Amino acid sequence: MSKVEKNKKQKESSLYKAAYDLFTTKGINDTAISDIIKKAGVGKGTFYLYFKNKYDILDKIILNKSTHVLSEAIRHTKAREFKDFEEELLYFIDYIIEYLRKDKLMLKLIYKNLSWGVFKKAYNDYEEIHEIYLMFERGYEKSPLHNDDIEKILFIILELTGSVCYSSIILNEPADIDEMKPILFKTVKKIIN
Amino acid sequence: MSKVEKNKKQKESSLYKAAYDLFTTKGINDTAISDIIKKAGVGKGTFYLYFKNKYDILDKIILNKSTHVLSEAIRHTKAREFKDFEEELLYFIDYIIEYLRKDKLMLKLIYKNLSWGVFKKAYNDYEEIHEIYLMFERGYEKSPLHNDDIEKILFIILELTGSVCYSSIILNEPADIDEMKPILFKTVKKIIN
Amino acid sequence: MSKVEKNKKQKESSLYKAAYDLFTTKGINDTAISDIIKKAGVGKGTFYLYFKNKYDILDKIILNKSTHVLSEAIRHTKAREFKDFEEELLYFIDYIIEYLRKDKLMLKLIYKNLSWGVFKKAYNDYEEIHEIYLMFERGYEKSPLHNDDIEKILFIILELTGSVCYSSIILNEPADIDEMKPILFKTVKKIIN
Amino acid sequence: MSKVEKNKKQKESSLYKAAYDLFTTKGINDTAISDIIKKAGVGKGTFYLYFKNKYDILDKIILNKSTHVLSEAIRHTKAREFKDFEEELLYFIDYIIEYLRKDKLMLKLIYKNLSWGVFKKAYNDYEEIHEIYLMFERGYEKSPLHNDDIEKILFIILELTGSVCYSSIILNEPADIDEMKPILFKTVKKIIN
DNA sequence: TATGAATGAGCCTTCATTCAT
DNA sequence: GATGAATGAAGGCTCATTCAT
Repeated sequence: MSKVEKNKKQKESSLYKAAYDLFTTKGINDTAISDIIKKAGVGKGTFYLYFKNKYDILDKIILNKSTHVLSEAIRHTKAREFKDFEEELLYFIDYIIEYLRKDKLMLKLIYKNLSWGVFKKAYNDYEEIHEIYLMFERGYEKSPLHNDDIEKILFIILELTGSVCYSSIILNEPADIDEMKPILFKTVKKIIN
Repeated sequence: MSKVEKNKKQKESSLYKAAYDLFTTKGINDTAISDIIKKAGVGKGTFYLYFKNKYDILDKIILNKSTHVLSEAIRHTKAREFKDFEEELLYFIDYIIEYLRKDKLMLKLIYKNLSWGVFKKAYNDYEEIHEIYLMFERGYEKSPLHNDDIEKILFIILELTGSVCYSSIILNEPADIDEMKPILFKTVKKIIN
Repeated sequence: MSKVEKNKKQKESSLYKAAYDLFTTKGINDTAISDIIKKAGVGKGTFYLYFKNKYDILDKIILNKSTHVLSEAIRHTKAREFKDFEEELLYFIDYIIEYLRKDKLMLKLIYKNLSWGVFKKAYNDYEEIHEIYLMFERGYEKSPLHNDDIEKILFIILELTGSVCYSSIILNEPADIDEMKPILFKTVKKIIN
Repeated sequence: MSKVEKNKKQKESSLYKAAYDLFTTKGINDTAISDIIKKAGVGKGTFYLYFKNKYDILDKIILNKSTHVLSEAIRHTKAREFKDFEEELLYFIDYIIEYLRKDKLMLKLIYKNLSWGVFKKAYNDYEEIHEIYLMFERGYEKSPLHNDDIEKILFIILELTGSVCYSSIILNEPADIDEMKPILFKTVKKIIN
């Protein structure tokens, strides 16, 4: 990579970092582009060299971060052995929960802006995400379930996990995450059996 | 009600209506207070006589609308006879789904801004909502489940219903609502059994 | 006084009191008429029955308060015996200083809006103020000074007293009032001798 | 200075000039920022590039103008020879009076907003103002007076000068400045002797 | 007389975007 | 490529004043 290339990458990533920090701490509406460039230490025009507008950089951040959680979760899951699919899935979910609990600000940012569409995009752009599908397919391999239905169940479980995390970790509603976890796990077990 | 009193109610409700229409069609961020008052046909100062700012009226609209869906759903459910709790609950959920499918704009508005906190508030302010709890309590009356856990299951089912509706009705992801319904129903059945 | 008359006086004086409290605590610019009527507990239209606008009530308050300080000072001075004019004048000034020190908020309000014009008006409208002139005339009765010059010296001494009070009591500049008093007294003595 | 730099200075100073003209002719309360930028021929945003708000530019104008009067007065005083301190001080005061008489609008603006605090700031930021102190120190060098007391006397004389100018030049009260001058001079002479 | 709901002019302030350097 | 000064549209909000009751 040439010196110029390196410099460009550096500017871009300092913009990402600054935007992420501001979005999570001040909120999206209250973050102006001028805040971002000030924090990133670059000129105002520079922002527009890399991003179309605030929502452009926001979308990219959300995609990055969401993908990262999921790929970390599947990577750790794959590195272990489990006695069955249920155990494996619960480990996977628990990994996500613990990750989000440790990074509440990120949870707040991605959940309210996350959609299955984003997930689909991640699936196409990042190979690691395929593994999540594969895990489900293996889990259901002896079942007569159609592949499309497997996707729907995956969807339901991820939505449920996300909802519960957001509500319990951020709002403490209807109870904190430690109280919700057993219910969530029991629910997931029922869903896949 | 005096003439003045009637006039006030009229202004307030024309503001509500105008704001709701604009929020659902143009979006929250792109709706200015001046848009609202223009549509409502009142002076700018009048807006601030009734609401603190845009988010004040938004919150009130969301609370109203959400409460309305739920209370309509429970009202219709109570008007019927069912052979068991499962049948009753599925009817209740189906009512919500069909309601939201018919009013996509409202779904879009309330879902992304709805939280269990709003629901709790509705529970305290509107008596109809109590009936939802009562339905669940009756459904679980023979079960050894703790009341707190019943609340959590109710929460999970409502979140799931909301998530599935939003994603399938608005985004058609991962499939349209007609395809998702059977999966959702099967899931709910599993959860309560 | 009829009941109606009494009620009117009461409303007017509650407006005065409310306005004074707000002007002194929040400042003139930051006090709105709606603040005043809220505090006074009267309707908005009522304000306009008694005053033309904010500056109308302000002017009247300043005139009242300034006159009150001066007439109290002269009343107390007249109630005592002094060995000469110098002693009398210093007592008079000291009375004003101590009064203003005890009511900093009032000092702040009247000083920045006081002028010799206000004083002149007070002279015409309130008889007590005449006494201040008389004190000076007596003090200078053996001197060949023209009456007009006496007025100018009175003006100079009052301005000086006001300036020193404002600066030292409110701003602590260039020193606090206890440090400034001896200098002020020495100066006044020099001026009249 | 680069072209950009020069352009910036130009914008800033056109804002200063426009604001000063409006403050002095229309008054502070009746001058809106939009008036200022219209007169200055710059965009609204430009104002906020240079000043925080109306009072920011006002404070800076007052400081500039007050400093200017005083530094002009001391500069002219230093350029002459006097037989003693009294003559020197009266010349200095007279210079200020004549300056203010020629620029009534400025007098109106600065006097009601001037305070010893502003003067202190000017003393720290502008070297010329030190000379005023030095003149007083030289004047009192044979006297046993403490330095702090010298400052207080300087304060008193300046306040008195300001008060008299404002009242007589602007309000013609209690007499016009030509009538007040002899009294003021006599008073100052008494104060320093 | 007293009220207070309604108004809308007009203020301040922000901010995305441009473009000359 | 990088900059940041300049912009002005747009928005939020306040408040003196009116007038029907």
